[in-house]
Amino acid sequence: MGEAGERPKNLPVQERAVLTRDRILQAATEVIIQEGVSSLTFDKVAARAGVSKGGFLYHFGSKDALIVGLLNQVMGVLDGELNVLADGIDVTQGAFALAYLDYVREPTKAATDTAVSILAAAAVDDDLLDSTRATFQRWQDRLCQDDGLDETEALLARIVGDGLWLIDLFGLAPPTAEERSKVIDLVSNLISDHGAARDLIGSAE
Amino acid sequence: MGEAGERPKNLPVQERAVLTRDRILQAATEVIIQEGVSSLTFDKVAARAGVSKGGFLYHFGSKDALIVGLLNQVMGVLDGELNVLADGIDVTQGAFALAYLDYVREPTKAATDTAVSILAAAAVDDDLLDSTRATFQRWQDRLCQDDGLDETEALLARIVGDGLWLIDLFGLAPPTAEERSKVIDLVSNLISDHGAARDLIGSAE
DNA sequence: CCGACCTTACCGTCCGAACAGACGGGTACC
DNA sequence: GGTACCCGTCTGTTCGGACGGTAAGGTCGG
Repeated sequence: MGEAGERPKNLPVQERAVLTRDRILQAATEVIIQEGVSSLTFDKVAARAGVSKGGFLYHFGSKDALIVGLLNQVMGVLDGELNVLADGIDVTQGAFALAYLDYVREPTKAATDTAVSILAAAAVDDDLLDSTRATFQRWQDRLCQDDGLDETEALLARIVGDGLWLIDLFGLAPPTAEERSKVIDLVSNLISDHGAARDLIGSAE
Repeated sequence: MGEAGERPKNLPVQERAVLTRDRILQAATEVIIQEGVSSLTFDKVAARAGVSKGGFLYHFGSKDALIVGLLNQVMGVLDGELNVLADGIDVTQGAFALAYLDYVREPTKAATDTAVSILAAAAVDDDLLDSTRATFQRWQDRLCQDDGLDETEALLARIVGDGLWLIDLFGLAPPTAEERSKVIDLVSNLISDHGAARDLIGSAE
């Protein structure tokens, strides 16, 4: 288990700093995943990151700061990956919704990291999730407004997408890769061809 | 804050016991909801339940025991309410799925209590969720097997249902009552006449 | 007088946080 | 080029307090 032991000594000051910071963040997510939220302590994270407790506290002065750093990092990654995925989908509308669904086709590292970070934040202090909530609201806005999708279908896409990684987070009878793909296809088709979907709910156009 | 203060003195022994136990459980959920998971301590719960710390520990010998008791209570209630709701729906098949969706049309106390209990369990020790996971698996089995529903549609119903209360739990841009009702109607209709849903074009009835 | 139920008092541990420096590269000045 | 100094980075230690859990005793119905 010497994976996090050696620390580079001879590096420019700034680079060493940013590396240490990232190592701490990764160590924190590893601790949560492997040992649970209740084991997310300064000592555990510092030890796993190969840094002293004081060194840890230099980068994150409090537990709240650690959670915030975790959320910023992981939400940024997720937002970026969603964007490139949406750019790669060539449809007239609903690209972001399709990307949102496609992203959870199977559990990815970014999705898992995000999930456990949100869990940790909720466990430590609910208010830490405020900026995360704002990001989800932006995603929701983009799903229906920016993407020109029917409001209900846009919401359905997000509920299914979020539902899947949340089910994974708690392990509440998570579906197999095959099953989730079928569900995602079902919803994706519903969105792509939404003239038919409008008839199904019987709402006026 | 005298809401939990007075405690009945002159009652049969067993009744007093079960009352205290229930008061403790309710106090625990209240603490989680109002002060967060990190505030779920012996002292806080005992104080809110109007019982001494020792008295609390008589009923729940450890924090794990408290979480387990919380989960059992709340999952039992939820399971019962789902059953009566499903019995009240008169369709040839998919009654449980429709009930599962109808249940999250707006956030209920039972759903909220369950959510926060699961959150607390995940925060304290992941293994405590094992029996809860089994219950969710039973629900999933009933959704497709016992209910004679298409597997994919059954899974969709559960993902949407679970997705909604999980979104509520973390407050991740939760939809309004109107919006969620529309989504639930959309999925419900999809399920009700799934012959039409399969080719997405046929209009209902 | 017994057992269920509850109380007060207490203990050891762990954890978040503060702190006083050490190290070492960059920079300025001679 | 040497030397002195500064500051970003990091170390090891210490501390106060909260928290989970124990112990021992008391009350009351049966």
